[in-house]
Amino acid sequence: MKKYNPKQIESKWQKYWEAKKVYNTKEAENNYMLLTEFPYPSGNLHIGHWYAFALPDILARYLRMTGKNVMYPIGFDAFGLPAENAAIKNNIHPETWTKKNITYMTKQLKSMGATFDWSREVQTIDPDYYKWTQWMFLKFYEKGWVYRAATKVNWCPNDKTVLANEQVVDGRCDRCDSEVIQKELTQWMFKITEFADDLAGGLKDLDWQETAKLGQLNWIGRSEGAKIKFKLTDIPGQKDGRHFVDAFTTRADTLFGVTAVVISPELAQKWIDVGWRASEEVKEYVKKSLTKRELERQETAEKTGIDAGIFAVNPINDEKIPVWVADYVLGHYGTGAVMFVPAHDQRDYEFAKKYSLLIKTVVEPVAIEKNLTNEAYVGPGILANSGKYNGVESEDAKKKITEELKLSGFGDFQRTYRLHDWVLSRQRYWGVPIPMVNCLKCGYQPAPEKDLPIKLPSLEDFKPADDGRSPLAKATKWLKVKCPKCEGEAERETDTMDTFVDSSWYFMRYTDPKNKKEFASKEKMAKWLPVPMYIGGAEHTTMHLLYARFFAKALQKLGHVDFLEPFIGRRNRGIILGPDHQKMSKSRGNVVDPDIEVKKYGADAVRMYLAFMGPYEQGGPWSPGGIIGVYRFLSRVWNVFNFAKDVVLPSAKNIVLHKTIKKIGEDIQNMRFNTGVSELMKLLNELESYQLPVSVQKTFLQLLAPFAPHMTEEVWINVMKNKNSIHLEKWPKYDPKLIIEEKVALVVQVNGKTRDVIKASGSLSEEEVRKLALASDKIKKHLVGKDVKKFIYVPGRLINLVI
RNA sequence: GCCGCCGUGGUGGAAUUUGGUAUACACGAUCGACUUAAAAUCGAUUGCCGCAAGGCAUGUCGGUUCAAAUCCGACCGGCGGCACCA
Repeated sequence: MKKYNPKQIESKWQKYWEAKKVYNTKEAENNYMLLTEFPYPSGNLHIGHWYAFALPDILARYLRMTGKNVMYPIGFDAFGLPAENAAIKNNIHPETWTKKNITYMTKQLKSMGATFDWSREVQTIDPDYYKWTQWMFLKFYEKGWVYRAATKVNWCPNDKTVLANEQVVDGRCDRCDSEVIQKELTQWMFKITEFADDLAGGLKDLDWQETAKLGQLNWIGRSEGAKIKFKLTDIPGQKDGRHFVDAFTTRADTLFGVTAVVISPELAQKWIDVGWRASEEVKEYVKKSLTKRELERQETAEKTGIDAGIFAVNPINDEKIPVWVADYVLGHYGTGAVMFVPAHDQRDYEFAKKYSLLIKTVVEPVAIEKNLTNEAYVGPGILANSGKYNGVESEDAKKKITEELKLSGFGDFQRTYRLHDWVLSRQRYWGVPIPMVNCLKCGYQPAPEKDLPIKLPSLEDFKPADDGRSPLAKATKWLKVKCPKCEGEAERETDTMDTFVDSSWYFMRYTDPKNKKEFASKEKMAKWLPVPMYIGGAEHTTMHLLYARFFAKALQKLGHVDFLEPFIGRRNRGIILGPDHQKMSKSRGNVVDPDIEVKKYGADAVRMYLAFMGPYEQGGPWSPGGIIGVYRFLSRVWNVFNFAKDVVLPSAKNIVLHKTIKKIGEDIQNMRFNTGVSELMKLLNELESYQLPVSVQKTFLQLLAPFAPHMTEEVWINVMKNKNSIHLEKWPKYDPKLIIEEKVALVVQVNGKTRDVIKASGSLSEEEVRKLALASDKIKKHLVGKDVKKFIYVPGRLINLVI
């Protein structure tokens, strides 16, 4: 008998499955797309990739055995910044670098023995793919869901380039170390906020972890309040310009406590731009605040501001109040202006203390719990100093005051969102070109659909252009194009798309990856979508999942898809930490290389250990010694199943077997792979010393097959001499009758402490059980000289005697 | 600061869904078998105190309950997300 040697069997079966196309999917009756987030081709597979792909593969294999037609797709999210960095560093073209990585990682992925359907592989850098990314952009543009607006970007004055947040280290450029400044740039935006309500409302019925739903809700950040109009007085030099300012508040009930209006530097700048003749000090302050980086503005706890020198009128009581400009008011949230209520808002309170502004209490707490010194009272209460609203409860007052303002035209109910529109432009080379044309006469025009895909030109030099424009500005030949409207001279847009755009619809392409006429046919999508289960990282809870949901909703409104939600089920997996319980990183030297582990123990052991180490949704530390346990288990199985015996299993063991079949199935479905593995180990411990009938050996192998696909296949075909792959077998059925035991173990407690365990039939009456319990010597000992005051009987579980 | 999650042996973890035998399964450790020896393998022991009977243990303190790792409250510690959102 040969020793278990994974090296000798694993690649053999991988080739066999590929040759037989075992995992290539066609549409059938019980279609099930098990989706995982497609990888970025970084160049090397790490243990996290195994966790991300090899574990869901256990579920994929299980579902297939239970009769589902499972598609387990794979692809590459292949545009992005690292390719450009590698290109600049190693003088290699981003495309060459990326494609090389894809080839290598494909090889590595195949070493997992997963059931990927490579025939449906999708790559976002494929022009046949990004043609449709561009097409969707154009469709959204037609609908008015794409627009241009000025936003702030991180700008390196030395490299003359836009930096991503992760390229800014301590306020400095990570390449040249010069100080990063904030620069306004006009960028392409997706109007995702128009879908904010749908995105928030649609979460309700989804089978997602509550934390993920909550994460999205917080990110969308819907907030119900009121918009209140303040008339402005004394604006020198302005006749018909800005006479009003709107402020968003969730506390309309505190309107009588307003002692100022505070506007953001951004709003002040807008006023200056339309002719507000502010004092030099104010202009100076606005200028200074705006050049401060947003981060810096938030990090300094100290609020600063300046009296704008003008006045506003409180619409509820016509009080004249000052207007201030302050940097703690955000330009991009609400209306960029707030009504200043220092008595009932902590930030306003701190500001009032610093600049000696009036504090006016208008809400009294119902019960004073603590002494409020140096802080605002932000809770609900009863209104005071509020004219006719005195005595009204604050929640009620919000409504009544807003309604009064609505009548006079000075306010209305308003909803605001934290969610910003999605800035999709990137000033980068390695991305999907935005299909727009800039004509001097006609302005921006959409590229004609027949020109798609607008292919990314092959550049020699993909550093940003000298004027700071995107690298594509250097592709002079590519750049020149006729205006689709006036036929005059025009230029292509040089920005490329955020890679999150590419990944917002890739799962749809899996259903119809070769389609030349559409991004995917409606019929094929209907067969597979929406995705019943999507497994991925928690880091994608807000951005990727929200963007993909936005795409689905937008495409649905355009009539191209039939579902409102793309992902019915969603589970976030945990993170594999290094043996030192820290995040794996090269600098810590705690990185686990899966290739090395596979060489030592085989792919089956690596898969199974990852499954065994802890709950999938939790992740945890990789312990180098732990995998040996799984390897030993596989070796034991190998030895037990190398010769077949023709005997009968004792019925007690048969009951254990059937219970285990049930439990493992449930564990896999719930992604409790860790307890599933331990059940298999228990079962082996239970059966190992017995002579096993062939049927039991088969069942055991079938239960193990999703976890250890290679080894089970080897035994199945070469030892047990079966003709077809074990992975085409049906999942074993358990006999429900066998699982219900005649006699149950009944725990007998005295005062809640377990004193004995008696075997009894589950159908006994309370009186009969009582007799049994009191007859036990172990129990009698504890009852000497005491009365049983209470007798608790939980049928099938326990008896508790209270004395 | 706000929101969320978590805290169980020397270690990873099980039992939390449904309050009902806490520590399954595995690693490690100790002892033993086999071996010239080692590795591998196999067997035994392994929460703490105790010879035992028994007692004590799920971050800490309190509560609900016949019964709490599980539910509730406060605190301590760790992790993740957001970060002046009016």
